[in-house]
Amino acid sequence: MAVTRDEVVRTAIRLLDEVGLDGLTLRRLAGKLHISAPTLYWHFRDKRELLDAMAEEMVRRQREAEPPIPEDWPWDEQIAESMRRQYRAILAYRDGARVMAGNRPTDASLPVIEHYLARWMEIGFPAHEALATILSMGDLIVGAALEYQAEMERVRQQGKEAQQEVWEKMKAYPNLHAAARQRAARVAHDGHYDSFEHGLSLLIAGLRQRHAELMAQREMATA
Amino acid sequence: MAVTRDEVVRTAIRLLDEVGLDGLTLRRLAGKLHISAPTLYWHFRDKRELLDAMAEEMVRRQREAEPPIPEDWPWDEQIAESMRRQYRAILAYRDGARVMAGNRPTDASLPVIEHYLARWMEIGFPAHEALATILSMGDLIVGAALEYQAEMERVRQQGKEAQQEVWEKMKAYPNLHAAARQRAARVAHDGHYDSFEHGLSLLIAGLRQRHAELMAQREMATA
DNA sequence: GCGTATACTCTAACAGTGTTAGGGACGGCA
DNA sequence: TGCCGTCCCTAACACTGTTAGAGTATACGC
Repeated sequence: MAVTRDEVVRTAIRLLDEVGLDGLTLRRLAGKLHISAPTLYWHFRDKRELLDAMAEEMVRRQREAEPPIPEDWPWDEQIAESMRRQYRAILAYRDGARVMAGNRPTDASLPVIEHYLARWMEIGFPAHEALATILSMGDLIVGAALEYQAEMERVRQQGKEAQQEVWEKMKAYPNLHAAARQRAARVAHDGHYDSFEHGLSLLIAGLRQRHAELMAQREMATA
Repeated sequence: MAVTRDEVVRTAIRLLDEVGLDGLTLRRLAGKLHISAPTLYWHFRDKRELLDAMAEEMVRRQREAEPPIPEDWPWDEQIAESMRRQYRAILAYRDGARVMAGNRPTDASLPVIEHYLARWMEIGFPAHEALATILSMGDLIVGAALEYQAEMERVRQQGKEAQQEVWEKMKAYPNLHAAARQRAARVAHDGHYDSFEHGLSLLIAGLRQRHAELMAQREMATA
């Protein structure tokens, strides 16, 4: 009969999908649990702490949902796949990006970072550079997800008439208009083409090149 | 004697630096203007609209503060500099990233995008690819700024004792610990080294390589 | 000068938010 | 039996953004 902490987190996540982050109020959540709002303060010190727990649970689910990335893949494909998974994990929940972004760095992510650091150093990246890369990738993921979901919420609220208006404004800028049209055509064709995949490929390309540089340097040193 | 819309925006920005986004309440802002809170609704339909106006004013200031980027620079350096400027523009204000991120795409940014699109297409990028790149760069900038400022706010609130705690936890992960130490040393040395510059260099490197690819393709086609 | 509209401001109030104070009911355990 | 930890409650506080509706002062046409 007693509500457990995990139960709170799970229904909070379910509620998030229904009403969005702005609609996720303690009273509503409590109502769904047949509990009064202040009771939540027995389980969590803060609303922040609840959101942190939600974020942690989200990434935990994603990690256990997918099989581990094969160790024998080329390193760059391993990285790309890992990034894609993080990105998808965020997009899997409504307003997921805003929940994650406000989050303080969770302890659960430390072992994962450690693992990738080891992997990258083994390949030849210096430690601080590997860390900086990991952080940058996180930034791109969060930024892209945030922008994507912000647009989703915008559409959800004001329907499509506002969208039409934006298109109208674009007509004053021929290049932008053309680019947007090409983009829209791709979306219609590939389904869910979005700019994240493009940014990802650029980042990985840059990383590959940096790696080649480092290897050349090492060769010079040993020669 | 009457308060003008611009005046509201300017004092709102000043107030933002003092109290942060969460402290930026309509009553406080009104108080600073010697005005009652509901009066603000004569100038703005929403708080959102006020925040949008603030964001627009921030980028406007940044643009007029710095001289235009020399047209004769290599294209990649032009891009890098332009990104750095956007990044700095956001960091220039407390919680700037959160203000910008919540923002709907401002009309003022369209001509700028148009300009860069033209420039990139001239260099040889297809329109949709140039657009995707611009969007990705925006994502990286927003993500990095968000993370950076979130940490700043964390430090501002809980002082340094929590920071110490994080370091303590890291000791369980040798690679992470080493990487963080190297990073801290760099910060102490270069002043304000942060991961954005690293991500930027990776992105630009990727872009340069993609450009070379495109040029080679074009050469093949004409031959 | 008179009347009227426009620009700007006010007070009072509403519905909703996160959060605290303080206290109850129930179980297991000494 | 008495006590303590767990889980829950009602009442209330100090805020928040926002609306209703009324007021004043300046500018303008007649």
